[in-house]
Amino acid sequence: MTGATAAVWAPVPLDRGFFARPTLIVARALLGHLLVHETPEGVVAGRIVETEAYLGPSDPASHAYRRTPRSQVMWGPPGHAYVYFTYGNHFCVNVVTEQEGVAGAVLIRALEPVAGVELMRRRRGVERLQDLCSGPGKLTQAMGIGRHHNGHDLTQPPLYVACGALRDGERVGRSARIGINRAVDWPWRFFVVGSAFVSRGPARP
DNA sequence: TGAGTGATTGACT
DNA sequence: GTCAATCACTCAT
Repeated sequence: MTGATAAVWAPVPLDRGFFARPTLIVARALLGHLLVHETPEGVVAGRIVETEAYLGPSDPASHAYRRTPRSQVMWGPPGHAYVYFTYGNHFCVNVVTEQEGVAGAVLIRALEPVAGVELMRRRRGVERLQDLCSGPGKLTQAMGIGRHHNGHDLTQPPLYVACGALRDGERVGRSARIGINRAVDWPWRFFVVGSAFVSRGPARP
C-alpha cells in the first residue's frame, strides 16, 4: 500500500459474552455500538440508534413464541444473526441473545451511517443521510445484508457488531414496539432520544 | 395442499 | 393520511 488515503479505522468486535445476557439488557446496551459489514465493494458501518427486544415463548409478538425451523436460530448461541424476509420485499436483522438454549433476539431497527455512506446511497437509491438506515428494511438494504447472513456469527468479520459508545449528553428512550399486533403495550423498544436517524414506524390503524 | 399472515416500505391522494 | 406490492413462512384441513 502506498498512500495512506484514509485514516486507520479498526472497529473492535464485541465479545460473545456481551450477547449472552438477558435480551432486554442487550437491547438497551446495543445503542451506540456499531454494525459493520466488510464487503468487496467496501466497508459500511452504522451506529445503532434503535432496537427492539423479542423474547421466547413468553412473548406473543416474537417469532420464538412458537419453535419453528425459521426461528430455530433464536435458540442458538448468542451473538449470531437472525435474518428473515418479510412483507415480500424486506429483510430484518436480529442479534441472538441469552445463553444457548434460551430463545431471545434484538431487532435492529435503525442505524446512523458512519462509514461507507456513498455505497449505502448507491444501494438505497436515495441521497438523504437520514433515509439510508431509518428502518429495519432500509438498513439491511444499505448494509448489504440478506438471507444468506442468517445464522452468521456477529462477533467475527465480515459482518459484526463493533464496540462504540453513546455521545456525551445522549439519552436512551423507551417505548412500545412498532408494527406488531401482539403484546403491543410492552415497552421493549429502545432508542437514542433526539436522533434524526430513528424510524417512526408505519401508520397506526 | 391451500389459504392467510406479516417485527415494512414507497407511492399516491 | 391511506393503500398496495410481494413472498417466505405457518397453520388448518
